[in-house]
Amino acid sequence: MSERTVLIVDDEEEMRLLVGMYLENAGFRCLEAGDGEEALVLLSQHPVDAVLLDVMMPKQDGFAVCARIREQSDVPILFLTALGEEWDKVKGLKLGGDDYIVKPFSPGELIARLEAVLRRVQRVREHDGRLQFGDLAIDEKGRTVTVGGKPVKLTLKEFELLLFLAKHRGQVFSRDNLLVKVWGYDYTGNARTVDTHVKTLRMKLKDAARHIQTVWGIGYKFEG
Amino acid sequence: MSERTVLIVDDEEEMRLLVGMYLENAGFRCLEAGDGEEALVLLSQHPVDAVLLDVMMPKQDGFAVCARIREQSDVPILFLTALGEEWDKVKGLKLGGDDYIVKPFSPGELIARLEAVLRRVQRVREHDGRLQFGDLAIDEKGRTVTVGGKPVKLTLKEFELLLFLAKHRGQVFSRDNLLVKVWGYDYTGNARTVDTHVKTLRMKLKDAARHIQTVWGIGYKFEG
DNA sequence: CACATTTGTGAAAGAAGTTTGAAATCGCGC
DNA sequence: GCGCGATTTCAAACTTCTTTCACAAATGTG
Repeated sequence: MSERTVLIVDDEEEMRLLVGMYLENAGFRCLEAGDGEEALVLLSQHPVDAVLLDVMMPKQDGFAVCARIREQSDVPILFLTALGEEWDKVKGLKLGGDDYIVKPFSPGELIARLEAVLRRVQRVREHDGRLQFGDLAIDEKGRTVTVGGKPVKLTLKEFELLLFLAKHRGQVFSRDNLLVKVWGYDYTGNARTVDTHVKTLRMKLKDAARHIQTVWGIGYKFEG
Repeated sequence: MSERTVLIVDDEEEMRLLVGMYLENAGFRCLEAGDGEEALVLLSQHPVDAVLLDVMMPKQDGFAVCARIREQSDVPILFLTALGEEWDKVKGLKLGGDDYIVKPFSPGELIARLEAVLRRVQRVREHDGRLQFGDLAIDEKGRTVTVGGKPVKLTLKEFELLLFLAKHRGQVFSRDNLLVKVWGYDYTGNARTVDTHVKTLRMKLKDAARHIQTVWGIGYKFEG
C-alpha cells in the first residue's frame, strides 16, 4: 500500500504534535494546519486521504471548516471532540463528516477509526455494479472489464473468478474455497483448474494483473 | 482470560494500599510505584494492562508521568484526582489519558471505569479480524502484516506462528506446545524448527520484533 | 569460574506449492 | 453431428518455503 496522507487541523500545536506522532508511528504521512484557512490551502496543494478536524477552534469552528472543505472535496473528515465539549453529532455528520472521535483517545483507537473510514471510502468504489481499482474497471451488469479504458475480453469463468475476488478484496481464498464460491458447491473437479484461470486472467489483464496475488500455501487474493 | 495487571502510581502509600486492595478483590494483579521513575521502571519490566496515575504528586505530577509513559507505551492510563484539586481535564486527556476518576471513589466505580477502559482497548485491538499492537497490525483475513503501515512479507508458517502468539498474547508457550498448536497435533519434527521461524520473524518484523519474547527455559510469548 | 543447558544463527538439503504449456474434454451454435 | 472456442486436466519445470544440522552465543548453576 502506498503511503497515505492525513491532514490534522487543530489550533493547539501540542495536540497536532501528539496526533501527528501517533499517525506517523502507524505509517501515515502528516500535514498540519492551525486553522481552516491553512487547511484549505494545504488541501488544494497536496493529495490528502483523510482530514482530522478539531471541533473547537477559535477563528472558525470545525463545522465551518468542514462545510468549506466539502465545497471542494469529498475527502473523508473525522471530527475530534473533547469529552463533555458541546458537540452536535448530528450537525457534524450532516455537514459531511465521516466519523468523530472523542478525546481522550488512545493511539490504537485513533488509527482503528481512521482505517475504518478509509476502508469505507474504499468500498464506495463499488457503485452501481461497477468496481474501479485504478486502471482496472469491472462492470458486473455489463459483464465487461477494461484496463486503462481498453476492453479486455474475458471468458465466463475468468470473469466470474475476477469478480468474486474483486468483490472480496483483501481476503485470501483457498482454491477449494474458490471452486465452491465460483464454480458451485457441487463442483467436484480438480483444484488446479483455478490456477489455470488465474494464469489466463493474468495474461489478459497485463499490468492490472498485479491485483491478483498468490498467497503461498493458501491460495489467491485480490488487492485493490 | 489470563490475569490482568494494573500499575498504581501514587506518592501516598496508604492510597496505594487501598486501591490495591480494591483491585485485588476484583481479580487484578497490582504493581505499585511511589513516583514516576519507579513507574517507568516497572512498566519496562512487566507487562501492564493499565495504569492508575495520581495527578498530584510531589516530584513529577501525573501529567508529566503520563507524557513520559506515552513516549514508550500505549497502555491505558486513568488519572486519579481529588475532589476540588486543581485539575486540567483537557490537558490530561490530551496527553493521552483514557479516563479520570475523582477521589473519593467507591470500589465499584473504580473497577467499573477500569473495566470500561480495558474493554475499549480490547475492542480497538481486535477489530474486524484485525489485531493491532501499536505499530504492528495483523490482518487474519488478508493474511497480511504491517509494521508502521509498511507491509511485511511473511511465509505461511511465520504468519501462523505470529498470529497464534498474538491471539494469545501474554501467555508463554513451549516449543512443543507451539508445534502442536501451529503445526498440528500430528507433527513429528524437531522442536528447534520453532526457533528458526522465530528468528526469521524477528528479522522481518524489525522494531516490532520486541513483541516476540523469549522466556528462558520455557519457550516464547507475545507481549502486546 | 567451569560446566551444563538453552537459545540464536547461517547454510544447505529436502519438501511443498505454483506456474506453465500442451493436450484432452466439454458444450454451444450452426 | 461438427466445428470451435472455452474449460479442465495433467505433469514437468520452477519457485519458494520448511526443516535440519552444526556450531556459536548466551544463560543459569554449583
